[in-house]
Amino acid sequence: MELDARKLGILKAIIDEYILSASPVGSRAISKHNGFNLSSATIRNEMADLEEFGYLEQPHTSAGRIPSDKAYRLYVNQMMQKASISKDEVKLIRAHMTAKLDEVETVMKQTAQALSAVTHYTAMIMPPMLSANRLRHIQLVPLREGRALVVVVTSAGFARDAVIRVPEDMDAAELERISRIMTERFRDCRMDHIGERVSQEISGELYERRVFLNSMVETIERKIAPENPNVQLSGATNMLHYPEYSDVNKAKMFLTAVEGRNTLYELLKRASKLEFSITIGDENENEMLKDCSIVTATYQIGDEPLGSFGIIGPTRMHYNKVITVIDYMRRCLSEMLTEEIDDDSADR
Amino acid sequence: MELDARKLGILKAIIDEYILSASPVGSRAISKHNGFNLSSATIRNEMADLEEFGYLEQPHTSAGRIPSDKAYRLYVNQMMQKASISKDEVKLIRAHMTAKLDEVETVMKQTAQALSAVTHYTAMIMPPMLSANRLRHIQLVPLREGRALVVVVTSAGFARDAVIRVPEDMDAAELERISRIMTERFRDCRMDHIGERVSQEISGELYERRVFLNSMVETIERKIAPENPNVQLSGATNMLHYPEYSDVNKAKMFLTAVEGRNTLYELLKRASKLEFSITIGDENENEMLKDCSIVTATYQIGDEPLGSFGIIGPTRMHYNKVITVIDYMRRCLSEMLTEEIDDDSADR
DNA sequence: ATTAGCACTCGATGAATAGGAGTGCTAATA
DNA sequence: TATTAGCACTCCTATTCATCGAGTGCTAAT
Repeated sequence: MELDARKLGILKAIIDEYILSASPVGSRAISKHNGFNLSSATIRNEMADLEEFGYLEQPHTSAGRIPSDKAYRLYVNQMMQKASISKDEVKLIRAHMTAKLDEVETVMKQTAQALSAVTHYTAMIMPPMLSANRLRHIQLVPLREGRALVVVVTSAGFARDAVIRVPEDMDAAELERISRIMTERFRDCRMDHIGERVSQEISGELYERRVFLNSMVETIERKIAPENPNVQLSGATNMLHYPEYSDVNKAKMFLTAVEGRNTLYELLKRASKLEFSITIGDENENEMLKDCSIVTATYQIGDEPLGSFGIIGPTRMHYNKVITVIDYMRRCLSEMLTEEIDDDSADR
Repeated sequence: MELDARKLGILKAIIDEYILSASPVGSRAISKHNGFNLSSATIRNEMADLEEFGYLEQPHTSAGRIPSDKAYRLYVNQMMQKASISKDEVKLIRAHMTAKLDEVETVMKQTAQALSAVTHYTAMIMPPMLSANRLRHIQLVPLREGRALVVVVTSAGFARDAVIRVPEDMDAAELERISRIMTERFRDCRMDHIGERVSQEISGELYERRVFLNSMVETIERKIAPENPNVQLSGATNMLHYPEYSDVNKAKMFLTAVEGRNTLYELLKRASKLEFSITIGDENENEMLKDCSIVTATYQIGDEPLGSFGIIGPTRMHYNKVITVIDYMRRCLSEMLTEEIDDDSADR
């Protein structure tokens, strides 16, 4: 199972070549192109060994070899060299990232666009998950008879709102009073524990309003950590440029998998537990993405991880480039969100 | 240019057949299948005439005929019979439309999904454009040092919010006072005229806060009628099922056109001026959609048109079905939004 | 251990062919 | 005069077959 230096070198050369060309690479190409100073026959022998070890595959007898998922795994773990990010790419990213102060949604969208534009793969991003945030402020704003707007602000500075129904006999003054008491009493409570806390701790003057309070809290929790958060997707059609998807059925399968945003949400939720993750082909849980690779990272404010994002591409992916770009974007995004919240000097 | 009854009948038969089969229809098929009691030779003569008039086209000499865009236009204007909506379809739609009281975004998404699921084409929907709405209420909620949330409620009952920067020396009481004055003074002003009105009419005690007020109003206008509203798209991949798009390049073109949501926004914005519109093939402004047809409708609350939605499909489309479904959805959606706003008795 | 040489495999490419759906035209028919 | 049967013709589609060449595995020589 151990590969000596030469085998590694050959394998790397094959992978590099295949990533560029997308077609099986033969022994001759390797013996020529790189500085190995070995004949094609020797390369062939090595290739046969590499195939036996499971690093290479042959589409058919008289074709060259293509790397297996196992080979890509080895490649990203040990072999590939770091890529750097070019001036042009930075410029391209900056061009997309002209977010306005007040719109997280826009930041999400633009990040996804930048990412897909730079990598030419498909980008996805999950909006901030606020469950781990803490409550900072609740405000009830009367709208009209029987309706109010509830606004919740979290420790990371995000605001969410929802229209709720209120009892007919509840006037503006009482809404204001409830806002004050709730804010006071549940400040710094984790957002996903408010429901519990409220149903335990309602007492005193709030008791007679318990039905209303429970329904309000239920609404808040639903908005804060919705079941179907609005995962942004960008560049799904980029995949159609790659020969892997010149077959319409392959393309259909990929696009279908990706259109049902739930798939992506599941994927990104799982990914949000790790700072960085690379999933190659077969390693994917999702049957329909077994010939894709996925690279994800999490973004955060301060120390709090908020959500994750990443790209999907063919297993034959420019891993090093993608990793560099994603790492850069992760810093960009975290900075941007942090700035938006905390920084008071910079304008827009 | 005038077509007699028989020619019309034959043309209709051809269109109906082509919509089903997607392949050129020959004279024999028409003479057999329908109750014309005419030989294929007669049909052929008529077809030659119809071709001369521009209603039919021939892919090549020895193929059958396919309808031209002009023919489809005639078809939808005069010839097709109304379709009805089946129990199953209603059930399917209902299954998607389980919206929660507080989430317009969700209603949008689900409408799009229902529409694409029922028609098997691509559905799109534009969220409410509130420019024509009138202001009902402005509320500034203090968040923390130097930041506040501005909440705007419109006549149709929609709430929008944004985080804004406020002068350091502005306290909660003043925010409250400004809210009250603004609401009082600009109530019932059209949302897209507020900027103007404010910059003209700031006077008295508000004058010293004019910089702040202008920036606030600017933010409001941006959120109320954003340049890139979040057009929901659903079922783009449905198109890949149709033989029209078995060519990867065609598919790529369609998906690219549709992925840049601006295209769709333009399209829907234009459509929102009409209660109902059908655009066939060549009639499309957009070069990339010249072999698609688009059916749109507007939804509203009471009399105010809020936005529009529709489907995109191949020109060979089940027009009657689509029209029926869209009309049904239009009523559904308008009811749903109206209910969400006005109705107080129904639960969730 | 490496390499030159060679027979072999197998997909890709393209020409040749047959098949068939559909047409337009003509002449016969009601 | 309108309709139709009949027939030659067109042109797409599918299939077959041969050729080509990239690439392999194996063997024997270095």
